[in-house]
Amino acid sequence: MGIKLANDLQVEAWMAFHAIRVNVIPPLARHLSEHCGLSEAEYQVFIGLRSTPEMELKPSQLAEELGWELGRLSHQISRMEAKGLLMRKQCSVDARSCFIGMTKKGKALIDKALPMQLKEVKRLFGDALTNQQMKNLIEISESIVEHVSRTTTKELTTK
Amino acid sequence: MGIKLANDLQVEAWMAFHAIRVNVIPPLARHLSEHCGLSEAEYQVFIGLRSTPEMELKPSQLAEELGWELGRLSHQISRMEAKGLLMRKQCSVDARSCFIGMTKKGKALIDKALPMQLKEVKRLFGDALTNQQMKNLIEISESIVEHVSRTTTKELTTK
DNA sequence: TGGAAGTACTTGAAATGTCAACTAAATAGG
DNA sequence: CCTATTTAGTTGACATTTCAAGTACTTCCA
Repeated sequence: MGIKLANDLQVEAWMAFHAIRVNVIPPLARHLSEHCGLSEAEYQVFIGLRSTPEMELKPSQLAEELGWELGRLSHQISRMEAKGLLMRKQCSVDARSCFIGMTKKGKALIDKALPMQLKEVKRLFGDALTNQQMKNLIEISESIVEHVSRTTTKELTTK
Repeated sequence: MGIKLANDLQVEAWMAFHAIRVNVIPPLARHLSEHCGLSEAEYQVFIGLRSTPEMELKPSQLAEELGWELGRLSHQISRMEAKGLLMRKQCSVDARSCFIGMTKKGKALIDKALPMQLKEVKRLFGDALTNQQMKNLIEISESIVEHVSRTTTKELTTK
């Protein structure tokens, strides 16, 4: 009863990961909204769009990039479109789809917010770690992403 | 424009952390709800309560433990109370507060769900990592948690 | 001891997220 | 081709989360 979940390195590692989340994500989100007037969701959408050279993506691509469901993204896009941050452009190749692009206003906002947020990420997260630790974390992440995609692909193939 | 956020180890490490989140959290949440009938939030509340020997906490303690705001927790408790998973007990020392405890039903549910979820955590997350990587991650987490709490405390003291 | 200030939690309304239809377009197979 | 199925995205109803008051108790201190 209580206290220790398990005395197991795998579970301890998971709890360690969880502890980072709990300590870092909420203050970062607070910083973002207080200093940049952006919600976490809005910020992520912008970052997702920036990850491509044209700064435009189809909803399905963007959803994949963010790990979101399409429905959620669609609502989010509509809200951001209503605020004048994003726009939907028609796609000539596939009329069911569209491209999401930033408006001038949206671009200006993320261009201001990004460096501020990166500074805060460094202050809160990066400055805590040695170069070696950061390299370790990157390696860990690669292992996990690879493992998950392999596992998931196998499942889909197997069924 | 686009593609690379920065060529900076600190930012790369942050993106690595983010990539773990995006790859692991959604499938784990899906597993939880499909196999145990619990939402992520409900599960976290139970885990939080289990972290103490008495399996009871005041809302403020639980909120702190989970990194949640009190308002959110209060709503969540009410919903879980309505489902018969939790109960509020009055606190004789401080009448503004209360203790959150699990009902028999709630306890049974988390006792069943926890090992299932841990198995999935291992499958998806733990199995991806070597022992050394897990130790590294634990060390990284400790550094960050310590750094954040130091930073945050300083802010509060300074103002 | 009594009221001013602070604390612990709850509440209601608005914003956001989830889920299951639904629409419209693309593709596949006879 | 033409209809049946699949795919891409949107929508609306409902659930959850956030945020700003609101309530009730405690603590402080004159």
